[in-house]
Amino acid sequence: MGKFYVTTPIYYVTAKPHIGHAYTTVIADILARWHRLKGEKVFFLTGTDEHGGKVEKYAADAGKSPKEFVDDVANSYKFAWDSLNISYDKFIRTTDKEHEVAVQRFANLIWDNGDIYKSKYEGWYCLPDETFIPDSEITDEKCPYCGRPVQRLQEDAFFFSLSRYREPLLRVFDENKTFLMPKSRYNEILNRLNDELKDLDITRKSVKWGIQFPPSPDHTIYVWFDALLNYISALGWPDGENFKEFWPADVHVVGKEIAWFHSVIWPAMLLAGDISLPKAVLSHGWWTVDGKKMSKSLGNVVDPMDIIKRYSEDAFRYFLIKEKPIWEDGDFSEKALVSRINGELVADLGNLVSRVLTLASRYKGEIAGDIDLENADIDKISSLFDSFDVTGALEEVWKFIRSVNKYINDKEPWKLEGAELGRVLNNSLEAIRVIAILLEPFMPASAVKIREQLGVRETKFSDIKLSTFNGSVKRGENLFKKYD
RNA sequence: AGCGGGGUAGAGCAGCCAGGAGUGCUCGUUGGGCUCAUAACCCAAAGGUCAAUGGUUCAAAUCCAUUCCCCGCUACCA
Repeated sequence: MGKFYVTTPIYYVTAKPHIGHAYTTVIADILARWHRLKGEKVFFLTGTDEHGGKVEKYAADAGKSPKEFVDDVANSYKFAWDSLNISYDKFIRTTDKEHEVAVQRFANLIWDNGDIYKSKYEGWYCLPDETFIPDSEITDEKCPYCGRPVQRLQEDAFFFSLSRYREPLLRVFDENKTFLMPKSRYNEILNRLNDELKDLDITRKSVKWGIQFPPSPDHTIYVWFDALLNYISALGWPDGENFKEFWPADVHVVGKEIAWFHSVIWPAMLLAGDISLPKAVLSHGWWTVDGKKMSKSLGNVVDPMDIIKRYSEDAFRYFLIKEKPIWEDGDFSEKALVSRINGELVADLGNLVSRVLTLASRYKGEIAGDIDLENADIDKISSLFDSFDVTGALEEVWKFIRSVNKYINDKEPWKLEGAELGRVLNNSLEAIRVIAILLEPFMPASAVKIREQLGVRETKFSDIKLSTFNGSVKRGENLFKKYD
């Protein structure tokens, strides 16, 4: 029996959950559920990234202590993931004691290995806010938070010798062509890797809300260095049972903007600590909203909770996966969401279940007979999942749903009776049973509803085969509601 | 500026790497079938100078060159 370890990034607590977080998490959830369906041992990790100067600042603005602030935000993520039916096995927070201990242990380890050295960090500093601001956020030498002028300052800092790992990383990219997906992103990162690699400052003297850097306790550890280690600290590195069983990760699901951290910095850290590398980094595209980039200033940030409330968690999950290939960018709009609900969830799937269950509930004879409906292409779906193409896999499931609708039209069961009707119903009901299993990773709540109406319980991989129906049909409410 | 992605029927895409009649998918439009079903499902049709120009070739959406337009990334936004 295989194992499967899948992660999302841990989300930075300065933002509430939005469509982007939901997207990454849903992709990881679908992969986790698929592998569980196959009978593998699965560990699915998500969580929150809670340290750093920005968090201090946000907490102060909210009139809270950093701890109160991060507790609140972590809860809002947990609530969102529960609402979206996310089947995570562990929710890690970087303020967890186990995590902090592991990070310090790791820092000590590579310090002892000689991969950390002392130097100077130079950056833009906002005096009133007492914080360094990343270059990328500075415009006109003004602080993005308070708008006051920033100045160039230096402080002592410790550096991770990232540059030392350029050659080994190039070898990783060369030996594993799917180390970073999609291919276009792989090429992009490889290109940058061919240039030069600067060492990375991994401590901040000016930030108090962080993990102490053991070799120099007046420094705290840079949030990214801290955050990336969650993938092993959550498993109890170095001695935990989970670490032995699940590491290396099968896939880190990330957004395209942090592909660099996961395919370069993180592997370099692992190499420095003499820890094996993850097998793959899956870097997905972004959502725009109504054709525009999502941003706080535009006020077009999509709140998953709002969408779930007004539609349903499954409609939202379905849309996120079906609307665009995961590698590409795509656009979210309620118009497109409603169109997919009405045109696909209601018309294809919901209606199929509805028409078959009506026919079946009127029929009193035996439901049995030869299978003359072509099975779903499980091999194709499996191989699509193996290459993490969840959109393609869902499309393949949908092809099967359409083929069943066609089968019913061709067979005209409403004109049949007796054994012949029993046979067509057997094919149709079996098909719906199989569809419920195949949809389990994508729309778990709907899969349960379908099984309830069919009166069956199977969810095993080996049950994805048309056979003889042995449930007891109980026609229920429509699966999906139509919207105007 | 550098790097990357894209421009294919009214809309959104696939096809391009390994050239072979514009092939395909979803939605929309039009016509038909069916009446079990959430006015749903099934079938058919109309609709494209494959961004532009030049080149290679018996043959180019596909390969090469140049140009135009859109978008993204560039190191703490999924």
